[in-house]
Amino acid sequence: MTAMTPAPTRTRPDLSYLLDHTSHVLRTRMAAALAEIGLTARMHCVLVHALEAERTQNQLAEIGDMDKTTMVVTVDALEKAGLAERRPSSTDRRARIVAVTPEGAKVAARSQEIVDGVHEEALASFPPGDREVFLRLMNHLAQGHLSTPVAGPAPARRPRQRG
Amino acid sequence: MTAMTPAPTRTRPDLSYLLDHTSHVLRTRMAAALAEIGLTARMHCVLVHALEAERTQNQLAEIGDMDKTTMVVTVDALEKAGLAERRPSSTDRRARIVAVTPEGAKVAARSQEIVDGVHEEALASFPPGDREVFLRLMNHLAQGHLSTPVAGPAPARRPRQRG
DNA sequence: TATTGTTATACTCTATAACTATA
DNA sequence: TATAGTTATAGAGTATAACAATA
Repeated sequence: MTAMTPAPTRTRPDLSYLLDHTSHVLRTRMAAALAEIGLTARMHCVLVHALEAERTQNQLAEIGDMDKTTMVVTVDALEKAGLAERRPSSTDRRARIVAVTPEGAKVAARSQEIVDGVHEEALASFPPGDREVFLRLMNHLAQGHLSTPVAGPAPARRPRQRG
Repeated sequence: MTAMTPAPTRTRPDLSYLLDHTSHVLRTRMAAALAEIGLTARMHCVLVHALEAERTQNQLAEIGDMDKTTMVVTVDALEKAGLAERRPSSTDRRARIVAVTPEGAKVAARSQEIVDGVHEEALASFPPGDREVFLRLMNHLAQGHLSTPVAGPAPARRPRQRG
């Protein structure tokens, strides 16, 4: 499922395995923790950024690096849960502002605690100084050579079947 | 597509973003680099471990943490490319040994160079001492609290439609 | 003409279920 | 009965295409 080898026999350190494995495990922990209050990671992400400022679906999609169609279903879920509402933008009648409800704001505060807690727990085993060092080095990597993905080839798709 | 926030406004360090983003970017680079010699990461993984010892599909699936059905298509791809062959096991007539061809061995050597090179490149920007520190801390994380995924709920599926 | 949000749907990936042949 | 490998296919996730309203 994760695809890169656990590599007991590898000679070089296997960065792919280290990053894939840790990010995968953290993701499962995060999903499980957020599921307890009925959220997905995406819902949390949208909720938090919609709370910071008046933002359209488009803007939130860009921030969270999602497709606009993914944003539609995410906002649908937030609306159905009563955590956010679509409001027409006052400046652009095509656009919809994602407005967080009072209940949504409460849930966002709680979900942020959960997210921080899961991160906390993951880093807890580091001895005092190592934690800061680790985060500093991870940031260096994320902002350096591993900042921008290389684009895969566009998949090429048949035109839609009418129905 | 990656789902966790880039978070310029977040107060706590966002470990989810750091791990998701870096692993995602590294994966795209690895896929692009291996694609140049016609391999996927999975094909490389199977090739390398099949070369180390006589191994069945089942054993290789466990090592690479893949489903056995995923292994079938991976070995199909290796066979079609002339890099490996299925040979009956001498001890268990149900099992198939994945035997790497001479061409497959050459490709495996090359793909291992590619993998190491991509890792090398990613770590290259670290100043001398930091690289070892980083790998040590990543290993600590991967073997510690982020070693085992929590199981999501089983999806529950309809019986197969006969056809 | 271009863009926002929407619906419908195609595609990829992965894993379950069912099957065959062995054990 | 249980297991290795296979086939068929269900389902999740995601992105493209087409469309309606508006810019």
